[in-house]
Amino acid sequence: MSSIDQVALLAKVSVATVSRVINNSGNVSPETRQRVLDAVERLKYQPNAMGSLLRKEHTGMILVMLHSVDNPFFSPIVRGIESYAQANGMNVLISTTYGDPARESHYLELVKTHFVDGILLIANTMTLEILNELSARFPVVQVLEYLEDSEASRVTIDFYAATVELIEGLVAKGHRHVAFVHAGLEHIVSTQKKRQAYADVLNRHGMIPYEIPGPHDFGYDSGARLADELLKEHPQITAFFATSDLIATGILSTLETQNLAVPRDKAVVSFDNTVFATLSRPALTSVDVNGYELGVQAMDYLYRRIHQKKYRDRVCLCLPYVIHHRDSE
Amino acid sequence: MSSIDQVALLAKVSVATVSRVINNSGNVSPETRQRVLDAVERLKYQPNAMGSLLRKEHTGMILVMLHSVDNPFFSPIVRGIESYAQANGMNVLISTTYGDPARESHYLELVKTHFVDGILLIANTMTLEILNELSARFPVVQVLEYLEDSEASRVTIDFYAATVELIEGLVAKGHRHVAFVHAGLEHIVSTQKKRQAYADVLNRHGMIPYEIPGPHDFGYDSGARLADELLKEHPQITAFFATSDLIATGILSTLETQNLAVPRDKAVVSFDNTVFATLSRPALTSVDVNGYELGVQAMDYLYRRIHQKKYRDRVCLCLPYVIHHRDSE
DNA sequence: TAATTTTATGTAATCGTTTACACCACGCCC
DNA sequence: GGGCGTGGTGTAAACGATTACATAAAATTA
Repeated sequence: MSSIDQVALLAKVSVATVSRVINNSGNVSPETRQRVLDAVERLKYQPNAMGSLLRKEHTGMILVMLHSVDNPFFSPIVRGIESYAQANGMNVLISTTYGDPARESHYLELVKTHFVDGILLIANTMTLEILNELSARFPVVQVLEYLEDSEASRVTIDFYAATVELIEGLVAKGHRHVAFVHAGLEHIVSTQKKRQAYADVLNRHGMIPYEIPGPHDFGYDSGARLADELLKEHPQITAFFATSDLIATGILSTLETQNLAVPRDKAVVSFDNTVFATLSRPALTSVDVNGYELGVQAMDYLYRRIHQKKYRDRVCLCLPYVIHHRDSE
Repeated sequence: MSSIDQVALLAKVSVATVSRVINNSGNVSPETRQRVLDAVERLKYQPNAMGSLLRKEHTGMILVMLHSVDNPFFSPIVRGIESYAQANGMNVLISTTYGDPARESHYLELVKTHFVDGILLIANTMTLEILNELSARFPVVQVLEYLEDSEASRVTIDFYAATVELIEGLVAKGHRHVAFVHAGLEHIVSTQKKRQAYADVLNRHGMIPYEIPGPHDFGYDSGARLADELLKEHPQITAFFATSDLIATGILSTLETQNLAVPRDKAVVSFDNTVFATLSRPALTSVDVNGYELGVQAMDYLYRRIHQKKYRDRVCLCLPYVIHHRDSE
């Protein structure tokens, strides 16, 4: 690997001049510039990132912590983040955590050691203490999921309001026995909000809850199994509220197996409005989160937090959502 | 941000000693160690990554270039990569390219400038020239998709053999009119191999091909539309070979709309064996690629390429696949 | 006790850049 | 001709760590 000195030597100039040519800074005569460029070409010189970044305050990299790369739900968020980042000359790197706190802590080192300038947390599971400590000292934004009492900034949606609207819709259609099907991950704020809203609406209408305590897997199989158990115990259930599309498709498969028609016999509504909601038969009524905008807003805050040293406000943005009504209710 | 000098000053030792304490290297007396640790704590000192990495040959980071984060197909590959990396003390960062060559080139800079130690390309779209130039000078492995004549290493599967097996299976069941439904992205080697195999099998049995030239979108809607067009023109078609699960689910939806029973009236087979293959009704016969193992093998090669300077072999691994036969044929 | 090894610590070079500052030569103006 | 900007270039000091080498003190050995 050739370094700037070797280029300087070959071009018979000083390293300062080489640097000026490479960065298009300062004044360099056309002849010298050409000599340097030739030397760069000959040596296939590439500046070493560590060398130059050592002199700079920022690396221009931000890290997105994701659960995994197979969730269509996160894709628009990432696109929003990248779009803003690209427009502002920053690079986005992604790491997966699979909900493992050890992996999370590990990747947090990257911002602590200034390998990246900031972090966007999507569905993190770290403790309040760790998060607060982190966000007090480094640029961090929680996206979508968040810790309720945390001092860290966040960009999310109103899970409570969306759920109320969803369940009230079911009640308006005459459903008196609505089940709540969830992965039961109690540390996730969205689940808490959804449960609270579900309970409140039921209470308001004098209805009783149907729910199987978690934790469960959050996949298709889990939805299928839970629906089966619920129907065995409470055949009077006429509607299912699922915390995600994927769980809802599992419910649909159980209903199909039992020859129950949707929406004639049973209704299903859910969250996320991913490709699963449109692919399923019938298509699912689902809460559509504007993930792209969520990503843009989160990155916008992060950018300001990174580049404006006085800017240290805590923001708690709540973006609008839309309920897509489809054939499943 | 406090630096090592400030810690040294506060602890009344030299920077060398602070470094020794932090890295647990060399001999340090218990009392001195404690003084240093106290100072670190007081100043909330975090070593700066750029400073220390400047002295090292490697950053311990590798980059995975993905198309996007919403494809369940890539998830096991990434898991395999991460599993191997973690076991060997390396970190995995992911970037998305959306098939955009400009974005790809941009992220390639990271390995050229030694910000990361190596790159795993999953479904890259760069030109042969760029790839060859890159792989000659830096650790790079192509995973799954590859450029046929490239000198870069790769870990993949035998798309040709898998397709032959799939189509021969259809023929054995009596199908004489098999359509090929693809996204028509001609620069992708998997599509080329699949088409070649499809053509060869048909030829061997004196059958004629049905195919709508691309490029098309590679999603669900695209599959639905293509199946519709094919059936309008060639109602004699009794089987569809789709290049991916997602396209296949689109085909299924068209068949359902037209009241054609699967597999009684029409058969559908596909590739990837993602969650879509199990979620669809009927479940899809699909070629299962062992993504996890693919990831492990790719990372294994990359690791050796990075850490053993003599190791510069070009490897072209071809891992086994399994065809999952399900109700769609 | 003297010689020798071991332990603990510090000094300073080094990694590869960027950049403040100094310098020189040149042209311009009065 | 002397003073002055300015374009082109070089020197050397950062940036923040690690580490080879030196050194002094302490422990071990003979």
